[in-house]
Amino acid sequence: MKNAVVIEGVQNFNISQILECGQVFRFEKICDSNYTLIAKDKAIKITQQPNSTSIIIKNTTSGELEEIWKPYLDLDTDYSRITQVLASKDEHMKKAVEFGTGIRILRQDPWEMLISFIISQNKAIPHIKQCIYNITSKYGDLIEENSYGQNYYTFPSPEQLIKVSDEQLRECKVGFRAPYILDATAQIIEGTIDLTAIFHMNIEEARKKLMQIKGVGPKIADCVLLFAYNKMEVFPTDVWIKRVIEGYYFEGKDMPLPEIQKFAKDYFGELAGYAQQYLFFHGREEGLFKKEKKDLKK
DNA sequence: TCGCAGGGACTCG
DNA sequence: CGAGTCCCTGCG
Repeated sequence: MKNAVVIEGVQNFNISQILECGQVFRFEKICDSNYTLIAKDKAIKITQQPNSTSIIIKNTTSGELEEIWKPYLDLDTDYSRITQVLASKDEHMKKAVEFGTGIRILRQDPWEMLISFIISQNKAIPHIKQCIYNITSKYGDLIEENSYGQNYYTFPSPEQLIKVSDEQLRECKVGFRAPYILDATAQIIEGTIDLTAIFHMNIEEARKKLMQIKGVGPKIADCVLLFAYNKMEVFPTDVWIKRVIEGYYFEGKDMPLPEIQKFAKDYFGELAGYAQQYLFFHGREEGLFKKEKKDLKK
């Protein structure tokens, strides 16, 4: 029987921040304290009242909570230490950590992350979500119908996607990324890339392996490594985070990407991935550095 | 209205 | 290397 389970006394957990900080695309906001999340071939509802340490998960079991959701939600990681260390770095980090103190980095599926972040390139988040929904609704399996909004579907497996053509992918509005998705799928099916094996690789090996897929560069590889493989020392560097780092630590000067990466590695060390999420979420929600950029163009 | 940027990466020269 | 290009959408 599917039912509701409750988790009590969880610190550093804010479901809104966790889902809205840009690491995950398959969720729906019902209201501030109530979200639908599709993951692990299931659709669950997560409820958390403001400032509450109690979390209610609907449409699951206590068995699934232990086996699936605790690892997925990263509930066994001590975020009080992480937030403390990062907040003590400087005033910028302190603000960013305080702003997103309930963020946790989810442990998502490598295959789904790979395709999702290939789609993400040069797109805004709502558009990314739409493309992913299009693909799941056409080529995934129905999990549950939903009379209020979009139905819930599984993310199609490599075996399901290998049957899909370039043209069919373009109908999902992925545009020029269609051949990238085809290449990723083909390499998984052919076995030239083994997504499970990447769990056991070091960062450099893993990044190299992922980047042998067309359309996967350093940024997308790092996103997959951080959000699926839990390589916490990577620092995915997109235009936003680049702007934030330049503004905070380089007086707004334009810095080459390797310099930013080196700075993050030296300054944040093995917590770089967490730092990236706090900085990204804070920067985006506050609309930081948008004005500065416009001013520069004059 | 239209030009531009959006969690980039590839392809030329 | 640096610049231009890629599909599509929303925003000023």
